[in-house]
Amino acid sequence: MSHFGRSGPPDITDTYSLLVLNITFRTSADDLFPLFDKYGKVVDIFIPRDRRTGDSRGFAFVRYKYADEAQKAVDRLDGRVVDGREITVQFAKYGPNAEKIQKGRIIEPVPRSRNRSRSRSPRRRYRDDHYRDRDHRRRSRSRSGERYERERDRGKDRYSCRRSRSHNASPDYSKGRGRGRYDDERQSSSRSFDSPSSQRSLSPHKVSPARGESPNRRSHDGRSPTPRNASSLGRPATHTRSPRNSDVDE
DNA sequence: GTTGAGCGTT
Repeated sequence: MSHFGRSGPPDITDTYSLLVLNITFRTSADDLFPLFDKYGKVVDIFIPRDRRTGDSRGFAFVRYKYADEAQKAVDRLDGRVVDGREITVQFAKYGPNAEKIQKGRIIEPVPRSRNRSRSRSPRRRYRDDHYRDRDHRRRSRSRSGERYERERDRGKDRYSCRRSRSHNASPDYSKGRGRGRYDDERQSSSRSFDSPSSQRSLSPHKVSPARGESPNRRSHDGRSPTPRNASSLGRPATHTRSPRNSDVDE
């Protein structure tokens, strides 16, 4: 992307990464290249950008081939005014995959049980907050596949149970869960095509009826708001299922 | 069109 012509991360094991902070949001790798290349052999320059908007995040990574050159660049370019703003050049502490880095060089691959060292970056920017608010919740819950699998298993159990009694609520629930999982860019991308489609198929002016109908039907089936209704619906009142019903109702 | 502590992509 923001490289010189490569697609992925080159051989960073033998390179020294420099972190350039406080740069303008308009500064690109091409602008930093001549500055850093003057003090040494720059292998690659990468500027993290927003995947949605594509704007720079305000910092860049410059990889040198030799440590002495990187050190010199830090000493010479640190505090240099670029594009009307004073930049901060320092050695990177973490690698692309949260590897431990010493003097900009990766000294350790990446611990498979300690990759949360980057928790120190809260990312409290107004943009992230804005997007987070729109997405309701972020998908940074990727702690382990274990929990995810268990949760999914639980949903399947409910799915089967619900399907036995009524099959009209199952697709609705499944769809809702699938969408709510990770709608980071998919929703944004799909919404463009989904919006007109929904308007033509369901409602010419609103999509509310589609969702308003779901809870209405579920309420009729006695899904969760009224557990007692479930017993009278298809399953006789059995105190043995009571505790389980409560759990399922959650 | 905005913002400003920080640690990164195929």
